[in-house]
Amino acid sequence: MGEKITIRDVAKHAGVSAASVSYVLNGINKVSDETKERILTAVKELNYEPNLTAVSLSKQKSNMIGVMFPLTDDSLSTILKDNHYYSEMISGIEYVIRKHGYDLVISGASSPADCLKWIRTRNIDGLLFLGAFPHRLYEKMKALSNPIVLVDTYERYERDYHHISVDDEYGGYLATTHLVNLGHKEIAFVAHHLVNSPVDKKRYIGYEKALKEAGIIPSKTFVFEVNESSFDNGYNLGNKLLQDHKNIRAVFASSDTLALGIMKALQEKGKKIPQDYSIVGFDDITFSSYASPSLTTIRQDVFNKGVVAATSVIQAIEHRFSTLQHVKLSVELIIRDSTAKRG
Amino acid sequence: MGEKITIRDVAKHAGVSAASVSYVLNGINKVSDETKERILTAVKELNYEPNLTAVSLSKQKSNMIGVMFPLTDDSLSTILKDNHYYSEMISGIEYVIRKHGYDLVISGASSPADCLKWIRTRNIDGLLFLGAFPHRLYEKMKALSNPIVLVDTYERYERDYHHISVDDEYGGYLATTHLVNLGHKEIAFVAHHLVNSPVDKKRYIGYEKALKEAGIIPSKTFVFEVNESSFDNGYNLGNKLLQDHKNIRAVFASSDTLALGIMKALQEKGKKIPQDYSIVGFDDITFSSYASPSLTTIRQDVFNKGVVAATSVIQAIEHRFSTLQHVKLSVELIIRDSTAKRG
DNA sequence: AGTAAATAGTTAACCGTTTAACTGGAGAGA
DNA sequence: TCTCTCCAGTTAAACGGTTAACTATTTACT
Repeated sequence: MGEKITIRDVAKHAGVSAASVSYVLNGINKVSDETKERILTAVKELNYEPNLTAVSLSKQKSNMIGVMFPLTDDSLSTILKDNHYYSEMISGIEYVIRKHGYDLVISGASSPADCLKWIRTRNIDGLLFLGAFPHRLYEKMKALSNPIVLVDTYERYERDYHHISVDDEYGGYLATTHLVNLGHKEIAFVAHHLVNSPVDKKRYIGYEKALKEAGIIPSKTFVFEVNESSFDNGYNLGNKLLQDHKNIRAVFASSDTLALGIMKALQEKGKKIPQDYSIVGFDDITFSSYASPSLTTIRQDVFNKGVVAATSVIQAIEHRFSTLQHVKLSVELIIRDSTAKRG
Repeated sequence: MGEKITIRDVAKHAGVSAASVSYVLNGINKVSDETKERILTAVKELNYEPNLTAVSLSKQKSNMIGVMFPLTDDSLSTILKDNHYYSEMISGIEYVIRKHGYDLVISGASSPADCLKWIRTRNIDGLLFLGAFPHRLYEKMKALSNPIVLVDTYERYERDYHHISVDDEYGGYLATTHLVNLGHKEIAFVAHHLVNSPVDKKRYIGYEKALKEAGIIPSKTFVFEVNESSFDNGYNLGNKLLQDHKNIRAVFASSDTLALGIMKALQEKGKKIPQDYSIVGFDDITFSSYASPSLTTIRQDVFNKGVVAATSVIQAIEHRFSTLQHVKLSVELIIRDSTAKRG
């Protein structure tokens, strides 16, 4: 079945050499219009499709772009779970990549060594790193000549790689200022990990700045870390706040997921939102507008982030762009029903 | 930089032929222990990594598995949006695939022709189809020798392909029976599209069966279709119910996403859930337990579904068995706070 | 001792393209 | 007429592996 037809079959059928067929198919002007015509009809008649594996080997270019996720445990589940964020990003990336004739290969990074190996052995043309990885991975990656685009990661690597992010600091500032303007003073900041998550760190800086501007002295007793950005962690933290931190009346959570978990815990214990607590999230995932009450949050356009990241990597691959791209996308405060004037 | 070392470099360094190196690396017992040792140290010393593109070309096997999403419009966004479902599935698939040394290539299906082309030209070893595609795609796919696993799709193709699904019919039955047992008689069924979505059709059959068993005559006036399973569509439908179908007191929605959208609309108009309306969803996405009230739903283990699907395709590729696999995974009724006895 | 079989290698063709280098002929310029 | 360039092709060597077929020793068996 499926007698695979090769470029030589086409060549024979058109009465030329394989090279001529290749030249025509690659748009290299080395063949007369007349034979070009003959070759193209042969291609049509035989229904020829070039074998991309062979092309990859020959051209030393795979037309594949890799997407790396940080693996916290053995499967992607932990980070993808509850995370509409990544789906949306993948959508944006896939959209651009397909349009440009590339394929998208995804992988969770196991070890830095495996990761490097993967890129080299597969001839991956370019790479997108989504999120934060161990530092030594970034160090090792410098050895690669393939373009790499980092999405949401440590600023310290900006001079080595392309970098796409949103204005996390300003987002933190907007969220906090909103709460301050509503009269809140005891504002908790809840995030994943201030050291391991560069994004959270930036949001914290915005938070701190807003407080200072309002004459409030930031205190570590208002800062809470959880080990993963999930509903469950938010929920547990909500309960903790109720028990041990009764002075807190407002929460800025570094993700909507956390915010919604917190909200759930508070509501379960009979607290009214926004009357008793004001809550702000970050990301504007779809569910945030459908929660009760709907969640005030900082919106970022994640699909677009994926588009920009993918576009960058393709430009770098194709134009051999030498300059590094650093894009910082804007964010927006979306005021809904989870925040209100301090009672 | 990066002088790529080839198998011939290793051979030279170990004082043997390239073939011997290849035999050792492929575990073919054709080399003495002594030279094997020499070859392996040479591999280590030179830090040799086989070029997978070359391996693919030579072995006519890419070690890549493709995942196809149905494209409703031009980007994956529409189907991935609001759909924690696919993330979770991808997690399961990736988990298995990586463990077996395969890579995961994802693509939205544009045209059937493109899809076929993709598989052939890339030498994709096996394929996973997530969801329902145009019928002619399935017809065309039969021409391929590569194993294909369908997840959640038309039963009529079960004799041509491997097939993984959950017991949608029983899920529909469980959900509806639960509502019936609570005293409900006016139970709406809300789904994507009963013809285009085979999954929804099965759930409908379960719904119908439960009604009949309870002596309730199913009526088309209780069946509602939306053109996409999203929060927004649920929300709009919720408003429609309030306006035009005041007799309805219970809703079984074919996805949690729809259910939560409906719930939001009802709540916004001052309706109490579960006092005024009982609502059941399907899928048990994470949100469902964090919504207010938490959503009664039919749980399916999507991660596991991905695991099973990926395992099937790999087994088929590696010829562990030739018979088609048809797996139907179980579902479970999760009773939460969105359903109550009819008042 | 003579033949068969097993062992441990090597050689070279092959997978399906690309592309540098070569070829032969036509047209241009002196 | 002779060279030079251009044109329209072809040839063959890559790309980096795999593997069937072959060779040359040993070992085993009658």
